Amino acid sequence: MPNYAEVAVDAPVNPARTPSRTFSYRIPDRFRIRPGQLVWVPFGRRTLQGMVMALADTPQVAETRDILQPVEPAPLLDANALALAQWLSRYYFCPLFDALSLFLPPGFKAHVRSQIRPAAALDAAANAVAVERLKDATRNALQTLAERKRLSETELSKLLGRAALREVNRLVEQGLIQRTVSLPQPRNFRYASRLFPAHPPDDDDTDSDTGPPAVKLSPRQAGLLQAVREQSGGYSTTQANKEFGSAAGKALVEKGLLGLEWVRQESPPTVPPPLPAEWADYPLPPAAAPSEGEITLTPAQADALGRIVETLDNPGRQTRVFLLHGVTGSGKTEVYLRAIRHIVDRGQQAIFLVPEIALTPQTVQRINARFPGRVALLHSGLTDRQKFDQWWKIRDGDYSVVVGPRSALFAPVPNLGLVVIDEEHEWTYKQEETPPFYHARTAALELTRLTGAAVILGSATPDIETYHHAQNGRYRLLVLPRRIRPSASTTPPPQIKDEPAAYVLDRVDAAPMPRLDFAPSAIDGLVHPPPTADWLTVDPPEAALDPAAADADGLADVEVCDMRLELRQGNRSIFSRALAAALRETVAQGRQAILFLNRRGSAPIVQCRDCGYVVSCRSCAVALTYHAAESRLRCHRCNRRSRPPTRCRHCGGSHIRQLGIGTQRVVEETQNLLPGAVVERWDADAARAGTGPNETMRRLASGETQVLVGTQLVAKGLDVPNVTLVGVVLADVGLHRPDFRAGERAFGLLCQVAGRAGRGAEPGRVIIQTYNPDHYAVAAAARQDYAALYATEIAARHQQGNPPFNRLAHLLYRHFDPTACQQQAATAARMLRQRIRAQGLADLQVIGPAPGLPEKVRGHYRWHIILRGRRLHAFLQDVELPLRDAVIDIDPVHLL
DNA sequence: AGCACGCCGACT
DNA sequence: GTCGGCGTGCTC
Repeated sequence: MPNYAEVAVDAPVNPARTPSRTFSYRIPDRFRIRPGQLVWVPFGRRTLQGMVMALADTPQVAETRDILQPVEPAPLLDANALALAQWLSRYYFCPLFDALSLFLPPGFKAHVRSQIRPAAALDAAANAVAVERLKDATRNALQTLAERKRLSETELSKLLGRAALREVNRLVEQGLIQRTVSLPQPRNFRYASRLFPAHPPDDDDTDSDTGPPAVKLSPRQAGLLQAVREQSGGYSTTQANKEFGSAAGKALVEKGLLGLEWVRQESPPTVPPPLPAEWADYPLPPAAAPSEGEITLTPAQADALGRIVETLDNPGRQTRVFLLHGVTGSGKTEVYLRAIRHIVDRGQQAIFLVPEIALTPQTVQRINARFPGRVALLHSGLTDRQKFDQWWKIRDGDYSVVVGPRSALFAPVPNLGLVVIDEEHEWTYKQEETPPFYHARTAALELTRLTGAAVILGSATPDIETYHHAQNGRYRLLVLPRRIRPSASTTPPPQIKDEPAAYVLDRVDAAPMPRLDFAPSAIDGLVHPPPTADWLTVDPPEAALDPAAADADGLADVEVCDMRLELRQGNRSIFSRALAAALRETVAQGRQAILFLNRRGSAPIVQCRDCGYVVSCRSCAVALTYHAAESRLRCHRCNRRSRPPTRCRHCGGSHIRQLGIGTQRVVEETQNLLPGAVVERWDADAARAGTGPNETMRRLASGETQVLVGTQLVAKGLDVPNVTLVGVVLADVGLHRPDFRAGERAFGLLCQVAGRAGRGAEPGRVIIQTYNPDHYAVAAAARQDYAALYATEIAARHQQGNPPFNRLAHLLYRHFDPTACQQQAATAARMLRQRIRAQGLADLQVIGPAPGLPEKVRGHYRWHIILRGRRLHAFLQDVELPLRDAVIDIDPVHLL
């Protein structure tokens, strides 16, 4: 039996060098420790939690310390979880314990609690001198401590002010205060705590004057003590709290008269987990979910399912990742459900990821209806207790399907068979707030490699990178080309072409790279359309969605409205004549309209209103942003600065303006246009102001609101049959965010917005206003033509050396001092460039440093560097990354 | 995180 | 000469 454990400690070990470092601890004979167990270990002066990653016969170092105690008697994580955490830590350069935390049930992570009490010496006259010499703040703090008898160390530290910890330690050394450290029990609802009479303390304490004085008990304490002594087998703390108050039990435990033990609860109480609050006022009742027998698959669905099932049944099959590409209503969900059924029938479980659970009630209802009582729904509205119960029930195999946001990927399913990622292009799958900055899709791929489970990625507008991998065989492309309608059977969908016979997993990496030209170049000029390199042949997407067929299936009619023309003809309003007329008509007919404003994350960009030209960087192919303070344009990629032009570089016109309209302005103008109409605003500001989405949704669903003006929020999840008009007030803002994914993003958003119109029997109408009607993303969105978008986009990515042809890493420096921030970033960039030169790595670039956008967040200035290259990860693992005051984001989705 | 080691300014 | 500032690095 190995005597040592390799432990991932909950300490910020330098992630740049050794992200998944473990420490060796000896396992005391009295414990049986296995990998996956959470343990308390001594680390330096502190006591921390750690995860046992592996057992070992020999430690890494000669001198080891002992594991103090397991947090739980049995392992919490299985081998797959440990392996995936290790992988995440190495891939995303985050401390191993941070990665492990993703997998832990709520209430387990904890830190030692340190309590401070006045030592007996504090009162002694001998110490009067010592007390006299203390700083005022310290003396006052001790005074408070004397009055309150007990403080947590954090409370005392607050009283002490600066350098509190030093001071506390000094006081402990001087014997003025006493520190007791306790290992907190996990907030473990599976266990009940019980009180027992304590053993009488050993009589080895001869120093009588420091010993506790004769114990005085309050009536409640005395009562409780009596009760506990009279009952054998322990006294439930819940009951004790009820009868004697929680203070009594605590006091008795602290006085050493009672002991506390944790007893496994036989049957965890089952509380039916609530549904997300957002669903309460959802306009539509749950769709009547037809059962499996009532649905006949279309040939396309049957074909897709057949290929998935074949892979599920054939563990040796190399390509276990599918991209299911089909417009809304083409029947993706039914394919997911049948695939899940297949693995559930043989006793496995599925994980079903959705971008935002609050906005996808229909999908969840359908899953729930198909697997009644077997679906665990994870969402942010659950309390810790509920999450905890779900965690254990999932682990016990009580559920067949786990539905939730990206974090649901880490649910402890015992035998994973399938991961479904619905709307895989959504960026909510990337974690951006707290490390690890993982992408659920990337993590799912690794999980698949570990478990052999299959993955289905589904989307109407796949991520360009995903589609590229499907094109070259890394994933298998499955297409559902048409909307399903009752009449669908009369027009059979086109046959899907045979897939290539063989797949090579690493074809992307093995493909020869064209030389990339990064000199200031042809990119100058119009940002749109991205230059198509004619020497690069882009295969037309195989079995692509046919826009004509989609059109015939009753998708909304999309018009693009050229705002340059409106201006030329004297219309200075924010509404084109077409949109104004359509709004009047819609409201007059008693129908509803949504006006969509693409504004979030928008930067102040400068555009010519005569021709639509957006002033962009000569070397970076991104739009410049206007900085009012210095009256200069600035590139947030390369930091180049320039004067705003007075005349358009493209057409010579002089109508060069900063772009952007607020929701407020749109509401006002709508009211002017439609006097008396009920116009409501729904954006992040309004949401914060208190008009919650429930109320907004309810008013829209009831028909009360005639025109809803909103930002990104309205693009998703609103399904109101009476909404027949959707207007995109100005598509340009989103088109020209200084980010190479702006086009893709705008396309997806416009398609989604267009989908909001005509959900009912009436055909919908969509009007997109823009100064750039020829922009490829607008044009493609108007035709709902993913193939066209992809062809243009992938060519641009290739030409500019962006993903999927290169990999990216984003280094963000943050510092309260602007100069220090810039200097750190500059030093880092210099160092990285030097290393790249030294290693002769021609294909790696360091872009920047440049100021972040926004430049300052919560008092911290931001500078960033982008690293780009095909073999980027090998390089990153090699160098010691300069991560002081910085964070690194691997495969970033936002570059600002 | 917390502490130790280490190298430069204002004091007994 | 020393006390102590916080930069840097380590904790099995």
